[in-house]
Amino acid sequence: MKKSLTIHDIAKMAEVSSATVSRVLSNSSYPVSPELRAKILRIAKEANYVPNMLGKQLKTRTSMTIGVVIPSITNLFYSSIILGVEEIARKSNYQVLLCNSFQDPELEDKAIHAMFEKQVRGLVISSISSDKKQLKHFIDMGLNVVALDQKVEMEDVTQVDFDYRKGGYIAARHLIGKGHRNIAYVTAPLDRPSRKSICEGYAAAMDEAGLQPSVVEAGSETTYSGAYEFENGKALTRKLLAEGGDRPTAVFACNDMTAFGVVNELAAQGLKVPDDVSVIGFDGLDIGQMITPPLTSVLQPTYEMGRLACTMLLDMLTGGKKPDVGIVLQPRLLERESVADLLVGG
Amino acid sequence: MKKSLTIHDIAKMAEVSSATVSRVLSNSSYPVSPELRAKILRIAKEANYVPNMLGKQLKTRTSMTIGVVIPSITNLFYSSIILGVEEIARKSNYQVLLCNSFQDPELEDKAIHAMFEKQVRGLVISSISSDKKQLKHFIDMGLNVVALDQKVEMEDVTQVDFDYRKGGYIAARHLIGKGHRNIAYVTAPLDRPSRKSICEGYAAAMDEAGLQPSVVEAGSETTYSGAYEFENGKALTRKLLAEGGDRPTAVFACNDMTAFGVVNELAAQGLKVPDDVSVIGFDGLDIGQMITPPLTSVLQPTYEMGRLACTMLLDMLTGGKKPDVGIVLQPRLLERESVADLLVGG
DNA sequence: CTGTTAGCGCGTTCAG
DNA sequence: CTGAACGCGCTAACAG
Repeated sequence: MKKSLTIHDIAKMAEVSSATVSRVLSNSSYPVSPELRAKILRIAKEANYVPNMLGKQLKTRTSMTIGVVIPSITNLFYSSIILGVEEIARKSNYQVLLCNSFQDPELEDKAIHAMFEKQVRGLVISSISSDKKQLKHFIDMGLNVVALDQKVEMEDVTQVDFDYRKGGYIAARHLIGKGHRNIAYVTAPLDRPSRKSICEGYAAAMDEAGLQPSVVEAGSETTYSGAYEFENGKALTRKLLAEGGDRPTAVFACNDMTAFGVVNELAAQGLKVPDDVSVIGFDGLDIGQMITPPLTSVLQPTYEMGRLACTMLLDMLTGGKKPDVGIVLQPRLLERESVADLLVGG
Repeated sequence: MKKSLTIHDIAKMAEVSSATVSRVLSNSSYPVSPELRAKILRIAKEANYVPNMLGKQLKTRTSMTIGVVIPSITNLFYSSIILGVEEIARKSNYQVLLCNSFQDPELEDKAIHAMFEKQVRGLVISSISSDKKQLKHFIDMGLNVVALDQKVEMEDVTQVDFDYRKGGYIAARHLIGKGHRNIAYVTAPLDRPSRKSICEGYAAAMDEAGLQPSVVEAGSETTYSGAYEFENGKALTRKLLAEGGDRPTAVFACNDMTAFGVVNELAAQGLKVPDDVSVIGFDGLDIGQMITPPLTSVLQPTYEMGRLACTMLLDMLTGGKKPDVGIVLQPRLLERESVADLLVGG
């Protein structure tokens, strides 16, 4: 990096002190005569002066950057969240330091550490780490944290939550309302609270209707990509169909990518959706309306979640006020065309 | 932010000078007695010392962060690239500052400016701005830049390029090889070099085979999301089918999301893919194999592009060597099931 | 209104 | 081998 101009350099050019230059160029409210101001502005512009934020940040102890840690950016669910975060951040002149944790607690911890060293003012995180000791320490040191997606059971962590249980309940209710009685739930490993909650909602709705829940769970996962979830959906469907007994009339998948796998495997086995088997997903990704048939799903407002999380974080940073209560976003059924109504013409 | 420990604080605790602490904690090659080293390390650990990188960066003039500027992270094409960039960066202890430009030159310029102020050591960029004055200036100041996806015609900008023309050619050749003669190309506005190149490749293959090219181009775009491209695909297909004359037996779309729209609109009009009309996309997104029928496409190795771009950037940073020649990645046909072979049973 | 001075936290001469 | 002193680029306190 070539040595670039400093305020001292342009102070010399303008024949003033560097303090005055600083006052002008950093829009200080401190009074400076209009003539000097104009002169300094002109010279700085002519010389293509670009301030070095490191100096400023070191002095002012504030960095105008926030960190975002999520499992994987290629997951449409998370990329949409990040888009929301980044947009809100940008509007307040913050920038985003991004890290993919790949569901690896060690990577997550390292990323948070590095971000803290770089003096990020806050963090938006979908944390997968079970050991929150480090995070707790940083929070005690003054780091502001907003958790998303994955619940962080810790005081001083503001939560943007989603009612997964109700989402699971809504999906199952929808299927039951359409006359389905044999409804299977296929899911990635139930090792995360969010997934457990969806499953509980599903089971509650089934119980309530006097139906027998039937859960097919995947073995523990290694990666965390859409392709993995898709394959998972296929594998779980094979398992489900191979089980013998009555074939379910509807399958509820723990997320949309998995649902795509279900639809695909069903088709591979000669079963039509929704004519032979209905499928419902979870997430409500845009891409769901682009497949055939368009996937009925439970909407999680990812973009808004991102925006909301970032807004809350910025509030904490500027106001210093910790929202005393977290927010729980509500699920909404996204009815498209992958669920058959068994009560019509049945 | 609560005031945190500095090297001076732990220097006092260890009853040594801050210089010694610095030497130990920053792994300097400077000799320090083993006893002191151990003592300092122990005390720093006990006190949960976390270095402030701003001080270090200011002093050493190097920041261990790179910037990435792309149109939109919710576009699977770019999120995959970023994943590659971030992974390589992380392995060299760099972090990534991310910005979505939304195809807005002004946002792009502002983001680059802010990143430069924050002393990023380099940039990976898919630039949409036509005015590269600012970028050129920063490069002259020592910023290292690797361009991706969108060609930046500028010396000192290393390019990770892709042979779009050949990709267009390959796709058209594939269709022709399968016996198609009436092949339409539907595309987003041809205002970007990459899109023009694909179209040229298509036209060249058609000419070569003595066929008449038929291009349907969209009006200028406003947003840049997958949903937009999908809708675009639908709209262009409607336009195509409404044109009268012979209906094409195959449609080539400028990217996969657009192809999804084409497939969807075809279905909406009662046309089956590939039985009635064949469709081929461009990008080779994973998601393409999850729809029905799986989309034949031209593969752009996005993840590898990201990895490669970041590797080249890091080489420039460490070695100071500017690769004297850019790289042109080659397209590859991804044959799936959305193209019918007209020569069999035809 | 303007300039001088003193750090922010760190790494790095240069003496000892 | 160790420490005192200086400076990275910038802002803030205090004089003038």
